[in-house]
Amino acid sequence: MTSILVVDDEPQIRRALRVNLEARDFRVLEAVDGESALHVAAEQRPDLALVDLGLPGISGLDVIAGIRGWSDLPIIVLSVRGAESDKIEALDAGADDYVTKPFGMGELLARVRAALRRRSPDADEPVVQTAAFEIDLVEHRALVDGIEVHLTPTEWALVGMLVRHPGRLVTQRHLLHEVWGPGYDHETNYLRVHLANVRRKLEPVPSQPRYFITEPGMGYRFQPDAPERDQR
Amino acid sequence: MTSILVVDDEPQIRRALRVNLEARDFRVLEAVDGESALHVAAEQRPDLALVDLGLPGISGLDVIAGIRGWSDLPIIVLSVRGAESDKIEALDAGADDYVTKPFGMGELLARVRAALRRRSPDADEPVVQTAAFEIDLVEHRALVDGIEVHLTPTEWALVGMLVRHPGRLVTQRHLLHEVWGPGYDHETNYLRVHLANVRRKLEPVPSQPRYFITEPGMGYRFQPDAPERDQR
DNA sequence: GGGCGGCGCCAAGATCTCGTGAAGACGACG
DNA sequence: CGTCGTCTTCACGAGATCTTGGCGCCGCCC
Repeated sequence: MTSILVVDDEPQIRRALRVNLEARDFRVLEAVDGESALHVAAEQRPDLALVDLGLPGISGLDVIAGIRGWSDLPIIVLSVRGAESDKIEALDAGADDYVTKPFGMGELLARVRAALRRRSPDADEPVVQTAAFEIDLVEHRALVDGIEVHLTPTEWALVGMLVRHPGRLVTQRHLLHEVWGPGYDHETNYLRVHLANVRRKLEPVPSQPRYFITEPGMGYRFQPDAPERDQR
Repeated sequence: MTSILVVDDEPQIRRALRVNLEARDFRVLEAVDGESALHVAAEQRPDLALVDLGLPGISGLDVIAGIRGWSDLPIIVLSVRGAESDKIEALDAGADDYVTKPFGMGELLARVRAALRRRSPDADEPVVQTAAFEIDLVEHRALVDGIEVHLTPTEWALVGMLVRHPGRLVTQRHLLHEVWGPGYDHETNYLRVHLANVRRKLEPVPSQPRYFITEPGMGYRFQPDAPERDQR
């Protein structure tokens, strides 16, 4: 599901946005200041961000610049300041759109749709490559030794969740929640079965997993084989 | 050089835009009405379009829809009408941004820069050719073995969506959204039926699709001929 | 050492999805 | 008013996918 990060220090604004966005079937993440905004953005990888300029602490402009450092995700600025210089500054900092408060919810949603529509070709982290296989999250392709391998929808969902956070542990609960939805928190069977299928298709030696590591009792982890010390 | 199409019936506006854009080293194309706008756009392939909504003859909305039929180029709407409904309509028709007149030139230029920045990297190739057929998205022509085949509007929309992103999986939801509009997310019936019709017309062996591949549970993919698949 | 919980693996059955044909609905046009 | 092209709707068989239950293994704790 498409997720949207809302960064604003006023609870009413956040609430209004959350209600309207969730009514359109978006998943809403929230942040109250710049610091947590950057953290949540890096952590959750939303598909779009709505950023207020008047934040306490780190300014909205810094948030934009911070996100642009590692992602192309669409950023729409919300601001009470309507001066042209403010708009130019924000847009040139990397924002995709600029809406002055107060704004019409309908218009904002239309701008969100427009921004998301354009997002497709340059989603972040397009291809993940290892010595054994290559996964293209944009085109939805998986190559093993150069030949294409077919993954089922569930397998894609699992692989995507893991591969999007290289090296990091993803808990069982989190996987179940994202792939099967709420209410499946204890169906760890599913994970075992489908992970086995994934491994059978991608791992060089399925019985001795090298890339899709299981952390007993916790969850699973995608272990890339190029030891880059860059841990984000 | 980056070229920008300006569509407006008022000479002063055109002149003002031309002067300012050329000062920033853009090449400026002009059109005074919808018809010539579509013609120039197809002919010259600008990198961005600034479109006035209040045009004589074909409306600005139709210009947007017409361009969107074969190209993803960024479109920024300029309009005296500031009502929210106007904005929503234009954005949902495919525009990327909406600026109400009168506007600050600095802001407009910043929005132009923002729109160009996020332009998709893969250049639009408006005619797609395979060993079996040839599709001209501009002229709305489809040739199979050299003879023309008729595609219905829905089929054009589907083929366009798929063919514009060669090799990439296009989600069912995405297709339904773009072709039938929001609210048809679960009508996968439509896709099955119309895809079958497309295949019957374009595929050499409709029962064994080679170009319009279905990814069960997820969507469809246009698979171009792979003359050589090197490992990049 | 024995019990126990978590994991990998398997395979049958249930379920979902796709392609297909065909019939009805709808609107444009003469 | 009839015709035609197009889109919608429905039902069915075939195949892919997911679920479910069971089995054995291993490590850990009592």
